[in-house]
Amino acid sequence: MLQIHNNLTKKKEVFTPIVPGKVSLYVCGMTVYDLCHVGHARVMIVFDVVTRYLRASGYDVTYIRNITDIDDKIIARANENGESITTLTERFIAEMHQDADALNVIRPDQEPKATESMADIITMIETLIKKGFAYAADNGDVYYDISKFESYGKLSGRNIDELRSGERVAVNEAKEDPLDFVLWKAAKPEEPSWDSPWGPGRPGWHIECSAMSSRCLGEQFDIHGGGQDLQFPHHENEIAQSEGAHGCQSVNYWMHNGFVRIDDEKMSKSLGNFFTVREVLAKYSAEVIRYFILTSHYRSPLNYSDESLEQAKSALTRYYTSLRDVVGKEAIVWQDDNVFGQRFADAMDDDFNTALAMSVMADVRQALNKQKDAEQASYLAGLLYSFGDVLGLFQQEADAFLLGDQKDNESEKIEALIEARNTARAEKDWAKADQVRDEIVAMGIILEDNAGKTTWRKS
RNA sequence: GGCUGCGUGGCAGAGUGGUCAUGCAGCGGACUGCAACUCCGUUAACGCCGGUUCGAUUCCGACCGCAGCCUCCA
Repeated sequence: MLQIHNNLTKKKEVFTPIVPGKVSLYVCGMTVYDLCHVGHARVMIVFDVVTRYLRASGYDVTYIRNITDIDDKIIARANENGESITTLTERFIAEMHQDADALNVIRPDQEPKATESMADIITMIETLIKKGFAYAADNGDVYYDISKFESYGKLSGRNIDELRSGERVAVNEAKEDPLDFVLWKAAKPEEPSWDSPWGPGRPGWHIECSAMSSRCLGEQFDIHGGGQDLQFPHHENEIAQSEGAHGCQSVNYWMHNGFVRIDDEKMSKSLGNFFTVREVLAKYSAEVIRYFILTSHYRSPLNYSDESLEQAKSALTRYYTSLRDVVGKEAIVWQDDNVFGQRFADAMDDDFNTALAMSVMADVRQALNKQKDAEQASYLAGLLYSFGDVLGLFQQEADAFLLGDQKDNESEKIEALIEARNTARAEKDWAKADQVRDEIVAMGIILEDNAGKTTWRKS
């Protein structure tokens, strides 16, 4: 029985979908003005695994991840670069897809864009005004009046008084209350804009998610995800908008993933302490990054370091080493295995505890290494691949992981050297054999002599 | 300042009122010409101080430390 930590109630709850057998999932995606960093990779991978596991559990999942393609930063960056916002956003959408694909993240069912949702956004703002939750200011802005939404603060656990005490925003004259937030921003000269009943302008950040989630999934849906930093104000405001407009609970389960940190500090654009996915991919394979991210529970902070990535790489190498020698790939359904499969399910059912699930995989790997019977070994390997399908691991051929680029570049040379070494070994010329091996090691290759056969992998 | 969360062995990271996490690394051994791989064995931890309890890393309270949110941020 799947349990999810629901941030709305701050408790682990049994997951019950609105429609039996179906799950509607909305995740806040990227603002596309720059390359994705490791923090973005975490969101993509975490909810990729959530989706994979829900599907493996038999649910028909509709997964929506939006793209924010209009906002202040985008406008600023486009101006800096001297290009149109569309040129900028299209470029970074392509870059994002490239990273997501590299990380083996399954594409969401839909990726709605803010700029393609203007009609829905405007309709929703009109509804909010009509229902008294919002007001148009003299300057063409439209604001949400948070005093009208009684349960404002229920997600982030704040009340309006607390927010006032922590207030440090310069008061915007057009707002009736400094805590009110903008739904529609009147366009300044030269800014990209869309026509609206309040004049040309563009949507505030929060309204797009309310409009797109209800269009794609309905007024009420099962799970809403995103990074922890979106909890306030973004998701709080989303609730105020959606529930104000529709008059019903909008989301049943809120899930927020923890941050990626560097030296115990949040990795973020504003702090400038981030690594892009591109940078990390230059050093480590995508699967190593994915493995690293899944070693911790999704709600915990995750400290990024070379040491951790190296550990992930070593662990993954051991898996592929074990899988490499198994002949054939048996199609196993892990749900049918009532020992390891049950433990795996228990772990994943417990709020997607991937760290615990991976310890089950480690036990399977050890059982596989010990297994002398080929049929049993094949079964265990199949089980490992089956778990891997849920976590998005072991999706490549073992050789592709272990040999990497070397396979294409230098394999002939390596094979020749191995043969030379084995000739020397046959003649018991150990000095020569070791000398050849040193040469191979210098190429970044590690040799393994197994059962009369020498195999190699990159170090 | 307000609110939230966290503090586990060398590192990473789960979990539990009393007996095993797991991974990486280390140590001893088997295997190997030597290594590597693999296997066997093994070391070692629960921030600090009180309380509850027969017993607490696990529950409660104080303290210390760290992080996050309160402003754009995944």
